[in-house]
Amino acid sequence: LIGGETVGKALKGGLPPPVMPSEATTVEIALPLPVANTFTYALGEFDLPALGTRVRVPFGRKERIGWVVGPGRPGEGRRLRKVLAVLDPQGPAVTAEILELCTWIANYYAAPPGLTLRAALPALLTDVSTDRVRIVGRPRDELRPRERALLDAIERRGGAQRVATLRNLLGKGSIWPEVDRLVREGVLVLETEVPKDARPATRRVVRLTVEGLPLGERDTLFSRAPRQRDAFEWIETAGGSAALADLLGEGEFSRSVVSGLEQKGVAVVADEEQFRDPFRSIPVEAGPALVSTPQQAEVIRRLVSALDDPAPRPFLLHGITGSGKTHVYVELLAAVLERGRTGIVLVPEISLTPQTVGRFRARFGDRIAVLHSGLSDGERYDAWRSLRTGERQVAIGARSAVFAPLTDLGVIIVDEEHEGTYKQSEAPRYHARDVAVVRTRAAGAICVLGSATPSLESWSNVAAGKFVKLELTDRVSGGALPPVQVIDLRVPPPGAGRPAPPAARSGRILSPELERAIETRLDRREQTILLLNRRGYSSFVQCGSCGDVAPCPHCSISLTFHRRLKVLLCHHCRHRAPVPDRCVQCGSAELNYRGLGTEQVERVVVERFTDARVARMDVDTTSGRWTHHEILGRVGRGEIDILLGTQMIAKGLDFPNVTLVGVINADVGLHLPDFRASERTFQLLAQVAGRTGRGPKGGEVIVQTAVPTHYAIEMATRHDYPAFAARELAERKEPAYPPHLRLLNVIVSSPDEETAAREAESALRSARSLHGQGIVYLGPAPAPIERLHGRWRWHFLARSRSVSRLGALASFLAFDHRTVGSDVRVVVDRDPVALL
DNA sequence: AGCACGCCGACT
DNA sequence: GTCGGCGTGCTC
Repeated sequence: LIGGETVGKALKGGLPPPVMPSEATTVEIALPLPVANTFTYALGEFDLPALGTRVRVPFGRKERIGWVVGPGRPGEGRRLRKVLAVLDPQGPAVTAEILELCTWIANYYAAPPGLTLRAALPALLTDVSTDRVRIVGRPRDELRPRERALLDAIERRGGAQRVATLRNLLGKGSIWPEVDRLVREGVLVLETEVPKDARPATRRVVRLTVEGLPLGERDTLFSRAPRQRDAFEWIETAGGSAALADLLGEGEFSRSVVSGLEQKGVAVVADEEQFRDPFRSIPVEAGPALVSTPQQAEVIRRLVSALDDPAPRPFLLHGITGSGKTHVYVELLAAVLERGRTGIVLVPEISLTPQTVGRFRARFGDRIAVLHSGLSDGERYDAWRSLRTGERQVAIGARSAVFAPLTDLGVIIVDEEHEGTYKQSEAPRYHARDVAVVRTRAAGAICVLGSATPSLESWSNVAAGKFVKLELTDRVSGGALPPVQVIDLRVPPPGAGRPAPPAARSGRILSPELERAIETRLDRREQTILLLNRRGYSSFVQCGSCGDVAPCPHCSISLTFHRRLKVLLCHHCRHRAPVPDRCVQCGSAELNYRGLGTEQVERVVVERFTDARVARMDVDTTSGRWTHHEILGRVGRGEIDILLGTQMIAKGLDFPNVTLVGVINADVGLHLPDFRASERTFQLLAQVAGRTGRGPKGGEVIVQTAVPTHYAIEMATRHDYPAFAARELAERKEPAYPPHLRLLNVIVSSPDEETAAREAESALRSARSLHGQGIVYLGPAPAPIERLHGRWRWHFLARSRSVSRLGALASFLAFDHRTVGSDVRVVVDRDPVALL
């Protein structure tokens, strides 16, 4: 896709492009637009830059930044516009390795090449120009209404205004005709601000040039300069260097004191690039186990020896919860760094895994760059550049860290490789785990996919001999996995005089068994984790008389009642509606709150255990950047007795004092219309069960469910992943689903219901007639979530064992298929992780 | 994405 | 005869 066949081949062979740089007069540029093609520009005075170099080019009436992907394709002699500037004097922003990787992604996922490249780089490197207008004169002629409105808007806001802002303000399409006319009339001037080239932020830093100055020398050196001595020791305490601003501000030293230190030759003041890293303030915890168990040592040995293999196969590290996978990662990375190579650690959601990140930071300190979604553009750029220059050699982060610009890559570790968050939900819709496999294969690096509950894809890749399995079957603590007690929500509690109706039992939220277990923990000053994978207070509000349920007006799901906010909230589009006092359909005042959410569980728990310190963790309580750390910090310090939350509490937490895990209702999500529903339920239960029994005190798990005989629940309670995998693989044979074959999910959406249905059918018809060979189609049908964000959604599935045939189909649907009708969108999702 | 062009119905 | 809304196709 990028620059045609020749570029791909040239890259693979590491050969120069087929045209000698000096001869080339045109260049092929990928621009960050949702289009399949690249654009040809004249080079003018410039030599052909290296592939991956950023250039500034005119595009339409704007300037944009694009990437050189090859010499220009011979055109038909049409006039080409000229490259305005070649950026990246210190070398291309996109290395040959990353360019090749992006080419693969763009091809495989049928994604626009420019959007793929943009996804691989920090935003600061892809900014476009902005246009501003300012009033400089009075209009002579009569103004049209829209011109009048434009001038009023500028006057009201004062000064220079961005054209894009003004367009949004006025609504209704482009305002360029008006701007152009007013500029010609001399009423406005137009200023185009060129994209700012990302310059590293610098700050003045004072650094001491001597270390451990003896007391006697100190006395003589500073005998008549007590302030200089104070400043010297202030900087010493700060670790040998300090920001000049801090010294003058917090330290309240004057500039002349600093000059005095410079004069004496004990300190230098210099501009230093500034690295701002919010993870710095998070306390670094030393790892609990510094000595490997024999099992860990064997796994580490096998991984390290694979570093010498020129073409190692990817490893699947199947280690039960608490078996010390992180320790293996840390030791492996240490070995990689020792050999002068570099590494990437991918985690599903970095803000949820502060403990894991802490372990890496404790071991690798300044050699590691933490890529976090909370980073500002500047911080992200700083981190990226530190990796590009080799100043830091390890990147840790979510999905996009797979693009970390490291040279001589030794390893990519994908922690919790089964997690769906590795799939990007917008173009390019790549799966970071699969991209990691591709990147390591090309780089001759090793790939380690770790999980206690591997994806069935990886599991079957082991069976097929594509991956190598390594196992950790013992917990580091020496303890066994915690025993799991299943509470059948359909059966009345033991000791009840007569059988209670099922509702009475499920209506209790906490079974007597779970209540007693929590009580015991409170008595023993131990901690409890309660999981309910559904937030809010109750899932929906149902009329007791006509049965009507209040739906979201934009999506086809029911609104969730949030008690604290006193609103009904759509969990997809965040639509808010007031809580009704009577049914909108029949007017009945008898409204029932059905379905259970974390908020309601919190209320019940707080009322039942009045002395307990309870914290709730879900997206409603953790909107702030660092709220996760704050809540988890309190759990770690023993300030919380009961931690209640959604799936975000199931991952990566390691607190030895947690001796009880209660699952309020294991069935949430089990009955979703998605072929991975069972797999996800098993994973969630297995993961949350693993949060306990990590210390000498042991642990216990209580799972409440209405389907205790379902294999996902049964095998999770037995901690038997291989048995689950075998059963689930059999379940997916007929009808066939991944990993037995590959899937393409095609979603056609439109604000109009009939248009969505008609266009889905028409897309499927073209697909069948042009790509019928070796592909089995299913559908079209309304998507499981039929309406989302005010759009009607229809979808169909294409299933095939042929990677190349599905690729051709994906590319056809994404770029060549024409739709008819208003605002129709076609999304092509290759290897989808969810069909909703 | 963002824009222009051209078609069509509605209003002067 | 003119305006504006919307569908379509191009941007190098």
